Amino acid sequence: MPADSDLTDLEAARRKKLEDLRARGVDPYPNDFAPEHTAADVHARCGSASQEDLDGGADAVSVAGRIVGLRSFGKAAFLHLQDRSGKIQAYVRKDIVGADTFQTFKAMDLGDFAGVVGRPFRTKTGELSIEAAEIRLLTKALRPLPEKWHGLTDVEARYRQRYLDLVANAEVRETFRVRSRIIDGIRRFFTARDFIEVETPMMQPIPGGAAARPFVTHHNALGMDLYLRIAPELYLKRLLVGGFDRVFEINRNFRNEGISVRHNPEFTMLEFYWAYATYEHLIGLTEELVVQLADDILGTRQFPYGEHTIDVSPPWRRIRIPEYVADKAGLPLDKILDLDLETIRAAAQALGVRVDPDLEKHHGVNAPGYMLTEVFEGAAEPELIQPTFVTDFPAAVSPLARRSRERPNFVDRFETYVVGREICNAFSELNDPDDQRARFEAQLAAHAAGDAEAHVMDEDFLRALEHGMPPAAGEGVGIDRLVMLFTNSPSIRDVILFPHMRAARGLGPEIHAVDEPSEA
RNA sequence: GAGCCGUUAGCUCAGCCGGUUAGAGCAUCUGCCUUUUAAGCAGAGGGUCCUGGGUUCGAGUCCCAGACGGCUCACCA
Repeated sequence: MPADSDLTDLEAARRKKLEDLRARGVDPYPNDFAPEHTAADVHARCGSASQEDLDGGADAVSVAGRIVGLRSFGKAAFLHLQDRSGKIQAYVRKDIVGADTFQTFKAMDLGDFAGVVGRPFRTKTGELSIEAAEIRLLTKALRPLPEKWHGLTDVEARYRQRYLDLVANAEVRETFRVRSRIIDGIRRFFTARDFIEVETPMMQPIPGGAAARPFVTHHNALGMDLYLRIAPELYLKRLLVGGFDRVFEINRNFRNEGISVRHNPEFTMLEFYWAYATYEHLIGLTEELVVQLADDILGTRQFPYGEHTIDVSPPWRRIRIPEYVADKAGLPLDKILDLDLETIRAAAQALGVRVDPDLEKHHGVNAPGYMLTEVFEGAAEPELIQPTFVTDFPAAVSPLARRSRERPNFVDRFETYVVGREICNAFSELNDPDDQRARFEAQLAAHAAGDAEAHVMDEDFLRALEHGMPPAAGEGVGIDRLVMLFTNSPSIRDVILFPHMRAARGLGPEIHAVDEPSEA
Protein backbone atom coordinates (compact mmCIF):
# COMPACT_ATOMS: atom_id res chain seq x y z
CA MET A 1 0.00 0.00 0.00
CA PRO A 2 1.33 3.45 -0.83
CA ALA A 3 2.29 5.75 2.02
CA ASP A 4 -0.47 8.13 3.09
CA SER A 5 1.55 11.09 1.88
CA ASP A 6 1.49 9.70 -1.68
CA LEU A 7 -2.30 9.54 -1.77
CA THR A 8 -4.59 12.21 -3.06
CA ASP A 9 -7.33 13.15 -0.65
CA LEU A 10 -9.77 11.26 -2.89
CA GLU A 11 -7.79 8.04 -2.59
CA ALA A 12 -7.25 8.49 1.11
CA ALA A 13 -11.01 8.88 1.62
CA ARG A 14 -11.67 5.65 -0.24
CA ARG A 15 -9.01 3.72 1.66
CA LYS A 16 -10.54 4.98 4.89
CA LYS A 17 -13.89 3.55 3.78
CA LEU A 18 -12.17 0.29 2.87
CA GLU A 19 -10.72 -0.02 6.36
CA ASP A 20 -14.02 0.89 7.99
CA LEU A 21 -15.80 -1.80 5.97
CA ARG A 22 -13.25 -4.42 6.96
CA ALA A 23 -13.53 -3.35 10.60
CA ARG A 24 -17.28 -3.98 10.35
CA GLY A 25 -16.69 -7.43 8.88
CA VAL A 26 -17.67 -6.51 5.30
CA ASP A 27 -15.44 -8.05 2.62
CA PRO A 28 -14.78 -5.28 0.06
CA TYR A 29 -13.77 -7.87 -2.58
CA PRO A 30 -16.22 -10.77 -2.33
CA ASN A 31 -16.88 -13.21 -5.15
CA ASP A 32 -20.15 -14.83 -4.24
CA PHE A 33 -22.76 -12.70 -5.96
CA ALA A 34 -23.99 -14.15 -9.25
CA PRO A 35 -26.27 -11.76 -11.15
CA GLU A 36 -29.04 -13.50 -13.05
CA HIS A 37 -29.89 -10.57 -15.28
CA THR A 38 -28.21 -7.81 -17.23
CA ALA A 39 -29.41 -4.25 -17.35
CA ALA A 40 -30.68 -4.95 -20.86
CA ASP A 41 -32.58 -8.03 -19.62
CA VAL A 42 -34.45 -5.88 -17.14
CA HIS A 43 -35.29 -3.28 -19.77
CA ALA A 44 -36.38 -6.00 -22.20
CA ARG A 45 -38.54 -7.67 -19.60
CA CYS A 46 -40.17 -4.55 -18.16
CA GLY A 47 -39.52 -1.86 -20.71
CA SER A 48 -43.10 -1.80 -21.94
CA ALA A 49 -44.73 -2.50 -18.60
CA SER A 50 -46.69 0.34 -17.05
CA GLN A 51 -46.40 1.43 -13.46
CA GLU A 52 -49.62 -0.43 -12.66
CA ASP A 53 -48.31 -3.63 -14.28
CA LEU A 54 -45.20 -3.48 -12.18
CA ASP A 55 -47.08 -2.61 -9.03
CA GLY A 56 -49.06 -5.76 -9.70
CA GLY A 57 -46.00 -7.69 -8.60
CA ALA A 58 -43.05 -7.95 -10.95
CA ASP A 59 -40.59 -10.79 -10.37
CA ALA A 60 -37.38 -9.83 -8.62
CA VAL A 61 -34.23 -9.45 -10.68
CA SER A 62 -30.55 -9.42 -9.76
CA VAL A 63 -27.98 -7.34 -11.57
CA ALA A 64 -24.37 -6.34 -11.02
CA GLY A 65 -22.22 -3.60 -12.43
CA ARG A 66 -20.15 -0.52 -11.84
CA ILE A 67 -21.77 2.42 -10.08
CA VAL A 68 -21.62 5.18 -12.68
CA GLY A 69 -24.21 7.51 -11.18
CA LEU A 70 -25.05 8.16 -7.56
CA ARG A 71 -27.57 10.61 -6.10
CA SER A 72 -27.73 10.19 -2.38
CA PHE A 73 -30.20 11.56 0.16
CA GLY A 74 -30.15 11.10 3.87
CA LYS A 75 -31.91 7.76 4.05
CA ALA A 76 -32.29 6.84 0.39
CA ALA A 77 -30.36 7.04 -2.87
CA PHE A 78 -30.55 6.47 -6.60
CA LEU A 79 -27.68 4.90 -8.44
CA HIS A 80 -26.99 3.72 -11.98
CA LEU A 81 -25.29 0.38 -12.47
CA GLN A 82 -23.46 -0.16 -15.75
CA ASP A 83 -22.79 -3.66 -17.02
CA ARG A 84 -21.82 -5.06 -20.43
CA SER A 85 -25.34 -4.49 -21.73
CA GLY A 86 -25.99 -0.93 -20.56
CA LYS A 87 -27.32 0.84 -17.49
CA ILE A 88 -30.13 0.31 -15.01
CA GLN A 89 -31.17 2.55 -12.14
CA ALA A 90 -31.53 1.18 -8.63
CA TYR A 91 -33.28 2.78 -5.67
CA VAL A 92 -31.97 2.08 -2.20
CA ARG A 93 -33.96 2.92 0.93
CA LYS A 94 -32.75 2.54 4.47
CA ASP A 95 -36.12 1.30 5.70
CA ILE A 96 -36.13 -1.49 3.07
CA VAL A 97 -32.53 -2.75 3.12
CA GLY A 98 -32.06 -2.23 6.84
CA ALA A 99 -29.71 -0.05 8.85
CA ASP A 100 -26.68 -2.35 8.60
CA THR A 101 -26.79 -2.75 4.82
CA PHE A 102 -27.50 0.96 4.44
CA GLN A 103 -24.39 1.77 6.43
CA THR A 104 -22.37 -0.42 4.08
CA PHE A 105 -24.03 1.26 1.14
CA LYS A 106 -23.00 4.66 2.51
CA ALA A 107 -19.37 3.54 2.13
CA MET A 108 -19.86 2.88 -1.58
CA ASP A 109 -18.58 5.39 -4.11
CA LEU A 110 -18.93 6.19 -7.76
CA GLY A 111 -16.80 3.59 -9.51
CA ASP A 112 -17.40 0.71 -7.10
CA PHE A 113 -18.97 -2.50 -8.34
CA ALA A 114 -22.25 -3.41 -6.69
CA GLY A 115 -24.87 -6.13 -6.92
CA VAL A 116 -28.57 -5.41 -6.47
CA VAL A 117 -31.54 -7.72 -5.96
CA GLY A 118 -35.06 -6.36 -6.09
CA ARG A 119 -38.25 -5.81 -7.99
CA PRO A 120 -38.47 -3.51 -11.00
CA PHE A 121 -40.68 -0.46 -10.67
CA ARG A 122 -41.15 2.92 -12.27
CA THR A 123 -40.10 6.12 -10.54
CA LYS A 124 -42.39 9.10 -10.69
CA THR A 125 -40.40 10.40 -13.63
CA GLY A 126 -41.10 7.11 -15.39
CA GLU A 127 -37.63 5.56 -15.33
CA LEU A 128 -37.52 1.81 -14.99
CA SER A 129 -35.58 1.08 -11.79
CA ILE A 130 -34.91 -1.70 -9.32
CA GLU A 131 -36.11 -1.24 -5.78
CA ALA A 132 -33.24 -2.77 -3.87
CA ALA A 133 -34.26 -5.44 -1.38
CA GLU A 134 -30.56 -6.18 -1.10
CA ILE A 135 -27.41 -4.36 -2.21
CA ARG A 136 -23.88 -5.75 -2.00
CA LEU A 137 -20.50 -4.14 -2.46
CA LEU A 138 -18.70 -6.37 -4.97
CA THR A 139 -15.49 -4.39 -5.50
CA LYS A 140 -14.23 -1.26 -3.80
CA ALA A 141 -12.59 1.14 -6.27
CA LEU A 142 -9.69 3.05 -4.72
CA ARG A 143 -9.34 5.63 -7.47
CA PRO A 144 -12.05 7.95 -8.75
CA LEU A 145 -13.71 7.72 -12.15
CA PRO A 146 -13.20 10.50 -14.69
CA GLU A 147 -15.61 13.39 -14.45
CA LYS A 148 -19.20 12.32 -15.08
CA TRP A 149 -20.20 15.02 -17.55
CA HIS A 150 -17.16 15.53 -19.77
CA GLY A 151 -15.78 12.02 -19.27
CA LEU A 152 -12.21 11.32 -20.29
CA THR A 153 -11.19 13.37 -23.32
CA ASP A 154 -7.41 13.59 -23.02
CA VAL A 155 -6.32 11.41 -25.92
CA GLU A 156 -3.13 10.28 -24.27
CA ALA A 157 -4.98 9.14 -21.15
CA ARG A 158 -7.66 7.48 -23.28
CA TYR A 159 -5.10 5.29 -25.05
CA ARG A 160 -2.84 4.63 -22.09
CA GLN A 161 -5.71 3.92 -19.71
CA ARG A 162 -8.18 2.41 -22.16
CA TYR A 163 -10.08 0.85 -19.26
CA LEU A 164 -11.13 4.33 -18.15
CA ASP A 165 -11.98 5.30 -21.71
CA LEU A 166 -14.24 2.26 -21.93
CA VAL A 167 -15.91 2.99 -18.61
CA ALA A 168 -16.51 6.63 -19.45
CA ASN A 169 -17.25 6.69 -23.16
CA ALA A 170 -20.16 4.69 -24.55
CA GLU A 171 -19.18 5.30 -28.17
CA VAL A 172 -15.80 3.69 -27.52
CA ARG A 173 -17.50 0.60 -26.14
CA GLU A 174 -19.68 0.54 -29.23
CA THR A 175 -16.69 0.79 -31.57
CA PHE A 176 -15.12 -2.31 -30.08
CA ARG A 177 -18.42 -4.17 -30.16
CA VAL A 178 -18.65 -3.39 -33.87
CA ARG A 179 -15.10 -4.61 -34.28
CA SER A 180 -16.00 -7.91 -32.67
CA ARG A 181 -19.09 -8.26 -34.87
CA ILE A 182 -17.06 -7.54 -38.01
CA ILE A 183 -14.56 -10.26 -37.18
CA ASP A 184 -17.36 -12.65 -36.27
CA GLY A 185 -19.14 -11.78 -39.52
CA ILE A 186 -15.99 -12.45 -41.54
CA ARG A 187 -15.56 -15.86 -39.92
CA ARG A 188 -19.13 -16.84 -40.70
CA PHE A 189 -18.83 -15.50 -44.26
CA PHE A 190 -15.85 -17.70 -45.04
CA THR A 191 -16.78 -20.84 -43.14
CA ALA A 192 -20.17 -20.69 -44.91
CA ARG A 193 -18.22 -20.87 -48.19
CA ASP A 194 -16.26 -23.94 -47.11
CA PHE A 195 -13.06 -22.10 -46.17
CA ILE A 196 -11.18 -23.34 -43.12
CA GLU A 197 -9.56 -21.01 -40.63
CA VAL A 198 -5.88 -21.65 -40.01
CA GLU A 199 -3.08 -20.17 -37.93
CA THR A 200 0.39 -19.87 -39.42
CA PRO A 201 3.58 -18.72 -37.73
CA MET A 202 3.77 -15.26 -36.23
CA MET A 203 7.51 -15.82 -35.76
CA GLN A 204 9.19 -16.64 -39.04
CA PRO A 205 12.81 -17.46 -39.87
CA ILE A 206 12.40 -15.58 -43.17
CA PRO A 207 10.07 -12.59 -43.19
CA GLY A 208 8.15 -12.90 -46.45
CA GLY A 209 4.93 -12.06 -48.23
CA ALA A 210 5.17 -8.28 -48.27
CA ALA A 211 7.52 -5.36 -48.76
CA ALA A 212 8.16 -4.09 -45.23
CA ARG A 213 10.77 -3.88 -42.50
CA PRO A 214 10.34 -6.59 -39.85
CA PHE A 215 10.82 -6.70 -36.11
CA VAL A 216 13.58 -9.10 -35.08
CA THR A 217 13.59 -11.27 -32.01
CA HIS A 218 15.78 -14.08 -30.79
CA HIS A 219 15.09 -17.66 -29.78
CA ASN A 220 17.56 -18.58 -27.08
CA ALA A 221 17.26 -22.38 -27.20
CA LEU A 222 17.54 -22.53 -30.97
CA GLY A 223 20.19 -19.83 -31.00
CA MET A 224 18.54 -18.12 -33.96
CA ASP A 225 16.90 -14.86 -34.87
CA LEU A 226 13.22 -14.92 -35.76
CA TYR A 227 11.15 -12.24 -37.40
CA LEU A 228 7.66 -11.21 -36.38
CA ARG A 229 5.70 -11.80 -39.52
CA ILE A 230 4.99 -8.98 -41.93
CA ALA A 231 2.46 -11.19 -43.76
CA PRO A 232 1.24 -14.80 -43.65
CA GLU A 233 1.10 -15.15 -47.45
CA LEU A 234 3.88 -17.64 -48.11
CA TYR A 235 2.63 -20.01 -45.39
CA LEU A 236 -0.96 -19.88 -46.57
CA LYS A 237 0.20 -20.74 -50.08
CA ARG A 238 2.08 -23.72 -48.69
CA LEU A 239 -1.31 -24.88 -47.42
CA LEU A 240 -2.66 -24.65 -50.97
CA VAL A 241 0.21 -26.94 -51.97
CA GLY A 242 -0.84 -29.27 -49.15
CA GLY A 243 -4.40 -29.49 -50.44
CA PHE A 244 -6.25 -27.08 -48.15
CA ASP A 245 -7.58 -25.26 -51.17
CA ARG A 246 -9.77 -22.73 -49.32
CA VAL A 247 -8.09 -21.20 -46.28
CA PHE A 248 -8.29 -17.98 -44.33
CA GLU A 249 -6.46 -16.47 -41.39
CA ILE A 250 -7.33 -13.49 -39.20
CA ASN A 251 -4.29 -12.47 -37.26
CA ARG A 252 -1.71 -9.84 -36.51
CA ASN A 253 1.05 -8.61 -38.79
CA PHE A 254 3.97 -6.58 -37.47
CA ARG A 255 5.82 -3.94 -39.41
CA ASN A 256 8.71 -1.94 -38.05
CA GLU A 257 7.65 1.32 -39.62
CA GLY A 258 6.14 4.67 -38.81
CA ILE A 259 3.12 5.21 -36.59
CA SER A 260 0.31 7.39 -37.88
CA VAL A 261 -3.47 7.74 -37.84
CA ARG A 262 -3.48 4.90 -40.36
CA HIS A 263 -0.57 2.79 -39.09
CA ASN A 264 0.08 0.81 -35.93
CA PRO A 265 3.17 -1.42 -35.61
CA GLU A 266 0.89 -4.42 -35.17
CA PHE A 267 -2.30 -4.60 -37.14
CA THR A 268 -4.87 -7.22 -37.97
CA MET A 269 -5.17 -8.74 -41.43
CA LEU A 270 -7.63 -11.11 -42.96
CA GLU A 271 -5.87 -13.16 -45.60
CA PHE A 272 -7.59 -15.83 -47.64
CA TYR A 273 -6.69 -18.09 -50.55
CA TRP A 274 -9.15 -19.69 -52.91
CA ALA A 275 -7.95 -22.33 -55.35
CA TYR A 276 -9.27 -22.38 -58.93
CA ALA A 277 -10.42 -18.77 -58.57
CA THR A 278 -9.03 -15.61 -60.16
CA TYR A 279 -8.79 -12.04 -58.96
CA GLU A 280 -12.02 -11.39 -60.88
CA HIS A 281 -13.79 -13.81 -58.53
CA LEU A 282 -12.26 -11.96 -55.59
CA ILE A 283 -13.70 -8.67 -56.80
CA GLY A 284 -17.18 -10.17 -56.55
CA LEU A 285 -16.43 -11.84 -53.23
CA THR A 286 -15.06 -8.61 -51.74
CA GLU A 287 -18.20 -6.72 -52.68
CA GLU A 288 -20.33 -9.52 -51.22
CA LEU A 289 -18.35 -9.57 -47.96
CA VAL A 290 -18.50 -5.84 -47.35
CA VAL A 291 -22.17 -5.60 -48.31
CA GLN A 292 -23.05 -8.46 -45.99
CA LEU A 293 -21.13 -6.86 -43.12
CA ALA A 294 -22.81 -3.51 -43.76
CA ASP A 295 -26.26 -5.07 -43.94
CA ASP A 296 -25.76 -7.18 -40.81
CA ILE A 297 -23.93 -4.69 -38.63
CA LEU A 298 -25.01 -1.23 -39.78
CA GLY A 299 -28.30 -2.20 -41.38
CA THR A 300 -27.53 0.08 -44.33
CA ARG A 301 -25.20 0.30 -47.31
CA GLN A 302 -24.82 4.07 -47.04
CA PHE A 303 -23.11 5.41 -43.98
CA PRO A 304 -21.12 8.47 -42.95
CA TYR A 305 -17.35 8.65 -42.79
CA GLY A 306 -16.05 12.05 -41.79
CA GLU A 307 -17.42 14.56 -44.26
CA HIS A 308 -18.34 11.83 -46.76
CA THR A 309 -21.23 9.44 -47.18
CA ILE A 310 -19.87 6.08 -48.24
CA ASP A 311 -22.04 3.83 -50.39
CA VAL A 312 -20.91 0.20 -50.56
CA SER A 313 -23.70 -0.92 -52.91
CA PRO A 314 -22.20 -2.97 -55.74
CA PRO A 315 -20.88 -2.80 -58.33
CA TRP A 316 -17.97 -0.68 -57.16
CA ARG A 317 -16.06 1.62 -59.47
CA ARG A 318 -13.05 0.14 -61.30
CA ILE A 319 -9.93 1.95 -62.44
CA ARG A 320 -7.06 0.56 -64.50
CA ILE A 321 -3.75 2.16 -63.58
CA PRO A 322 -2.28 2.55 -67.11
CA GLU A 323 -5.52 3.96 -68.52
CA TYR A 324 -5.95 6.34 -65.59
CA VAL A 325 -2.42 7.72 -65.83
CA ALA A 326 -2.42 7.99 -69.64
CA ASP A 327 -5.77 9.73 -69.60
CA LYS A 328 -5.05 12.15 -66.74
CA ALA A 329 -1.62 13.07 -68.08
CA GLY A 330 -2.70 13.21 -71.72
CA LEU A 331 -0.02 10.76 -72.78
CA PRO A 332 -0.23 7.74 -75.11
CA LEU A 333 -1.47 4.55 -73.45
CA ASP A 334 0.77 2.25 -75.50
CA LYS A 335 3.88 3.98 -74.15
CA ILE A 336 2.61 3.49 -70.63
CA LEU A 337 1.88 -0.17 -71.30
CA ASP A 338 5.43 -0.52 -72.60
CA LEU A 339 6.58 0.98 -69.29
CA ASP A 340 8.51 3.65 -71.15
CA LEU A 341 10.44 5.47 -68.44
CA GLU A 342 10.44 8.87 -70.16
CA THR A 343 6.68 8.75 -70.69
CA ILE A 344 6.07 7.84 -67.05
CA ARG A 345 8.39 10.60 -65.95
CA ALA A 346 6.44 13.00 -68.13
CA ALA A 347 3.23 11.75 -66.52
CA ALA A 348 4.63 12.48 -63.06
CA GLN A 349 5.52 15.96 -64.25
CA ALA A 350 2.11 16.54 -65.83
CA LEU A 351 0.26 15.33 -62.72
CA GLY A 352 2.52 17.12 -60.25
CA VAL A 353 3.58 13.94 -58.46
CA ARG A 354 7.00 13.90 -56.86
CA VAL A 355 8.65 10.49 -57.29
CA ASP A 356 11.34 8.95 -55.11
CA PRO A 357 14.66 10.08 -56.62
CA ASP A 358 16.29 6.77 -55.60
CA LEU A 359 13.82 4.69 -57.61
CA GLU A 360 16.14 3.95 -60.48
CA LYS A 361 19.08 3.24 -58.23
CA HIS A 362 17.06 0.80 -56.11
CA HIS A 363 15.02 -0.94 -58.74
CA GLY A 364 17.05 -0.87 -61.96
CA VAL A 365 14.99 -2.44 -64.73
CA ASN A 366 11.97 -2.53 -62.40
CA ALA A 367 12.08 1.23 -61.86
CA PRO A 368 9.42 2.14 -64.47
CA GLY A 369 6.87 -0.13 -62.79
CA TYR A 370 7.56 1.38 -59.37
CA MET A 371 7.41 4.86 -60.80
CA LEU A 372 4.09 4.25 -62.56
CA THR A 373 2.60 2.98 -59.31
CA GLU A 374 3.85 6.03 -57.43
CA VAL A 375 2.46 8.35 -60.05
CA PHE A 376 -0.92 6.66 -59.87
CA GLU A 377 -1.06 6.69 -56.08
CA GLY A 378 0.05 10.29 -55.90
CA ALA A 379 -2.50 11.43 -58.43
CA ALA A 380 -5.49 9.23 -57.67
CA GLU A 381 -5.56 8.28 -53.98
CA PRO A 382 -7.21 11.48 -52.72
CA GLU A 383 -10.12 11.05 -55.13
CA LEU A 384 -10.76 7.37 -54.38
CA ILE A 385 -13.47 8.09 -51.82
CA GLN A 386 -16.19 5.62 -52.75
CA PRO A 387 -15.14 1.95 -52.86
CA THR A 388 -12.95 1.49 -55.92
CA PHE A 389 -11.08 -1.45 -57.39
CA VAL A 390 -7.73 -0.41 -58.81
CA THR A 391 -6.36 -2.98 -61.28
CA ASP A 392 -3.48 -3.49 -63.70
CA PHE A 393 -0.52 -3.07 -61.37
CA PRO A 394 2.94 -3.40 -62.90
CA ALA A 395 4.52 -6.83 -62.38
CA ALA A 396 7.59 -5.10 -60.95
CA VAL A 397 5.73 -4.06 -57.79
CA SER A 398 3.91 -7.39 -57.46
CA PRO A 399 6.53 -10.13 -57.09
CA LEU A 400 4.04 -12.77 -55.91
CA ALA A 401 1.26 -12.13 -58.45
CA ARG A 402 0.39 -13.87 -61.70
CA ARG A 403 1.13 -12.00 -64.92
CA SER A 404 -1.77 -10.75 -66.98
CA ARG A 405 -2.15 -12.79 -70.17
CA GLU A 406 -2.94 -9.71 -72.28
CA ARG A 407 -0.44 -7.38 -70.58
CA PRO A 408 2.65 -9.35 -69.53
CA ASN A 409 4.25 -6.26 -67.92
CA PHE A 410 1.25 -6.17 -65.59
CA VAL A 411 -0.37 -8.58 -63.16
CA ASP A 412 -3.88 -9.80 -62.37
CA ARG A 413 -4.19 -7.80 -59.20
CA PHE A 414 -6.41 -5.24 -57.54
CA GLU A 415 -6.34 -3.01 -54.53
CA THR A 416 -9.56 -1.72 -53.01
CA TYR A 417 -9.59 1.90 -51.91
CA VAL A 418 -12.13 3.63 -49.71
CA VAL A 419 -11.72 7.21 -48.45
CA GLY A 420 -8.32 7.38 -50.13
CA ARG A 421 -7.03 4.36 -48.21
CA GLU A 422 -6.08 0.92 -49.34
CA ILE A 423 -8.12 -1.65 -47.46
CA CYS A 424 -7.68 -4.73 -49.68
CA ASN A 425 -4.88 -6.13 -51.81
CA ALA A 426 -5.60 -9.17 -53.95
CA PHE A 427 -4.30 -11.05 -56.93
CA SER A 428 -4.29 -14.20 -58.93
CA GLU A 429 -1.37 -16.06 -57.46
CA LEU A 430 1.86 -16.76 -59.25
CA ASN A 431 2.35 -20.55 -59.21
CA ASP A 432 5.08 -20.91 -61.83
CA PRO A 433 8.14 -21.71 -59.68
CA ASP A 434 10.64 -20.52 -62.27
CA ASP A 435 8.93 -17.17 -62.73
CA GLN A 436 8.68 -16.87 -58.94
CA ARG A 437 12.42 -17.49 -58.60
CA ALA A 438 13.17 -14.81 -61.21
CA ARG A 439 10.93 -12.34 -59.33
CA PHE A 440 12.69 -13.06 -56.04
CA GLU A 441 16.02 -12.51 -57.74
CA ALA A 442 14.89 -9.09 -58.94
CA GLN A 443 13.91 -8.31 -55.36
CA LEU A 444 17.31 -9.45 -54.12
CA ALA A 445 18.95 -7.12 -56.62
CA ALA A 446 16.78 -4.26 -55.35
CA HIS A 447 17.76 -5.12 -51.78
CA ALA A 448 21.43 -5.11 -52.72
CA ALA A 449 20.89 -1.75 -54.39
CA GLY A 450 19.53 -0.26 -51.20
CA ASP A 451 15.81 -1.07 -50.99
CA ALA A 452 15.47 -2.17 -47.35
CA GLU A 453 11.93 -3.38 -47.92
CA ALA A 454 12.52 -5.68 -50.88
CA HIS A 455 11.30 -9.26 -50.57
CA VAL A 456 13.80 -11.86 -49.51
CA MET A 457 14.38 -15.24 -51.14
CA ASP A 458 12.54 -18.15 -49.55
CA GLU A 459 13.95 -21.41 -50.95
CA ASP A 460 11.48 -23.62 -49.10
CA PHE A 461 8.61 -21.67 -50.58
CA LEU A 462 10.07 -22.19 -54.06
CA ARG A 463 10.47 -25.89 -53.30
CA ALA A 464 6.79 -26.01 -52.32
CA LEU A 465 5.82 -24.33 -55.60
CA GLU A 466 7.90 -26.91 -57.46
CA HIS A 467 5.71 -29.58 -55.86
CA GLY A 468 2.76 -27.81 -57.46
CA MET A 469 0.43 -25.14 -56.10
CA PRO A 470 -3.03 -25.16 -57.67
CA PRO A 471 -4.06 -22.02 -59.53
CA ALA A 472 -5.57 -19.71 -56.96
CA ALA A 473 -6.39 -16.18 -56.01
CA GLY A 474 -5.63 -14.61 -52.64
CA GLU A 475 -6.50 -11.43 -50.81
CA GLY A 476 -5.53 -9.47 -47.74
CA VAL A 477 -7.97 -7.15 -45.99
CA GLY A 478 -6.90 -4.62 -43.37
CA ILE A 479 -9.34 -5.28 -40.54
CA ASP A 480 -8.43 -2.16 -38.58
CA ARG A 481 -9.13 0.08 -41.54
CA LEU A 482 -12.38 -1.74 -42.24
CA VAL A 483 -13.42 -1.15 -38.63
CA MET A 484 -12.41 2.52 -38.95
CA LEU A 485 -14.70 2.79 -41.95
CA PHE A 486 -17.64 1.08 -40.26
CA THR A 487 -17.29 3.05 -37.02
CA ASN A 488 -16.48 6.43 -38.57
CA SER A 489 -13.18 6.50 -36.68
CA PRO A 490 -10.56 9.00 -37.84
CA SER A 491 -7.57 7.18 -36.31
CA ILE A 492 -6.48 3.54 -36.28
CA ARG A 493 -5.87 4.05 -32.56
CA ASP A 494 -9.60 4.41 -32.10
CA VAL A 495 -10.14 0.82 -33.25
CA ILE A 496 -7.17 -0.86 -31.52
CA LEU A 497 -7.77 -1.41 -27.82
CA PHE A 498 -4.19 -0.83 -26.72
CA PRO A 499 -2.33 1.08 -29.43
CA HIS A 500 1.42 1.39 -29.16
CA MET A 501 2.82 4.48 -27.44
CA ARG A 502 6.12 5.54 -26.03
CA ALA A 503 6.74 4.37 -22.49
CA ALA A 504 5.22 6.78 -20.00
CA ARG A 505 7.51 8.20 -17.34
CA GLY A 506 7.31 6.20 -14.13
CA LEU A 507 5.14 3.53 -15.73
CA GLY A 508 7.52 2.26 -18.37
CA PRO A 509 8.72 -1.29 -18.84
CA GLU A 510 11.12 -2.49 -16.18
CA ILE A 511 11.90 -5.87 -17.71
CA HIS A 512 14.96 -6.25 -19.87
CA ALA A 513 15.74 -9.11 -22.22
CA VAL A 514 18.30 -11.53 -20.84
CA ASP A 515 19.68 -12.27 -24.27
CA GLU A 516 20.07 -9.34 -26.55
CA PRO A 517 18.96 -9.95 -30.14
CA SER A 518 22.00 -10.44 -32.32
CA GLU A 519 22.86 -7.78 -34.84
CA ALA A 520 20.82 -8.08 -38.02
C1' G B 1 12.69 11.38 -38.98
C1' A B 2 10.87 16.99 -39.96
C1' G B 3 7.47 21.18 -38.98
C1' C B 4 3.50 23.29 -36.06
C1' C B 5 0.60 23.06 -31.54
C1' G B 6 -0.19 21.38 -26.58
C1' U B 7 0.95 19.69 -21.12
C1' U B 8 -2.26 24.01 -14.75
C1' A B 9 -6.27 19.92 -8.76
C1' G B 10 -8.63 12.97 -9.56
C1' C B 11 -11.49 14.77 -14.32
C1' U B 12 -13.00 19.01 -17.69
C1' C B 13 -10.99 23.73 -18.16
C1' A B 14 -9.87 29.42 -17.05
C1' G B 15 -5.48 32.13 -15.75
C1' C B 16 -5.02 39.12 -19.85
C1' C B 17 1.12 43.02 -21.08
C1' G B 18 5.67 39.08 -16.23
C1' G B 19 3.28 41.62 -10.46
C1' U B 20 -0.76 39.97 -3.71
C1' U B 21 -1.72 33.71 -1.07
C1' A B 22 -2.84 30.08 -8.89
C1' G B 23 -9.04 29.93 -9.83
C1' A B 24 -14.01 27.54 -11.55
C1' G B 25 -17.33 23.27 -12.36
C1' C B 26 -17.63 18.14 -11.37
C1' A B 27 -15.42 14.76 -7.89
C1' U B 28 -13.82 14.50 -2.39
C1' C B 29 -14.77 15.68 3.03
C1' U B 30 -18.46 17.68 7.06
C1' G B 31 -23.68 18.88 8.12
C1' C B 32 -29.04 18.68 6.32
C1' C B 33 -31.99 15.83 3.00
C1' U B 34 -36.89 9.01 1.46
C1' U B 35 -38.58 9.69 -6.23
C1' U B 36 -33.33 11.69 -8.01
C1' U B 37 -31.11 11.59 -12.84
C1' A B 38 -25.14 17.07 -14.43
C1' A B 39 -30.18 16.12 -7.54
C1' G B 40 -30.31 20.39 -3.98
C1' C B 41 -28.65 23.71 0.27
C1' A B 42 -24.52 25.34 3.71
C1' G B 43 -19.39 24.93 4.78
C1' A B 44 -14.24 22.81 4.12
C1' G B 45 -9.93 20.54 2.09
C1' G B 46 -7.10 19.44 -2.29
C1' G B 47 -1.49 21.98 -6.84
C1' U B 48 6.05 18.89 -8.68
C1' C B 49 1.48 24.87 -13.01
C1' C B 50 5.42 18.14 -17.48
C1' U B 51 11.06 18.15 -16.17
C1' G B 52 15.79 20.80 -15.95
C1' G B 53 18.35 25.22 -16.80
C1' G B 54 18.25 30.63 -17.85
C1' U B 55 16.50 36.00 -17.96
C1' U B 56 14.29 39.19 -14.13
C1' C B 57 13.53 42.74 -8.06
C1' G B 58 9.69 39.09 -9.34
C1' A B 59 8.11 33.41 -13.95
C1' G B 60 2.15 29.19 -14.55
C1' U B 61 3.22 33.44 -17.98
C1' C B 62 9.42 35.17 -21.40
C1' C B 63 14.05 32.28 -23.41
C1' C B 64 16.89 27.46 -24.06
C1' A B 65 17.13 22.13 -23.69
C1' G B 66 14.56 17.65 -22.78
C1' A B 67 10.12 14.21 -21.91
C1' C B 68 5.29 12.90 -23.40
C1' G B 69 1.06 13.74 -26.57
C1' G B 70 -1.81 15.70 -30.92
C1' C B 71 -1.94 17.31 -36.04
C1' U B 72 0.52 17.65 -40.86
C1' C B 73 4.38 15.59 -43.85
C1' A B 74 7.81 11.46 -44.94
C1' C B 75 7.99 5.73 -44.77
C1' C B 76 3.85 2.38 -45.09
C1' A B 77 -1.16 -1.14 -45.06
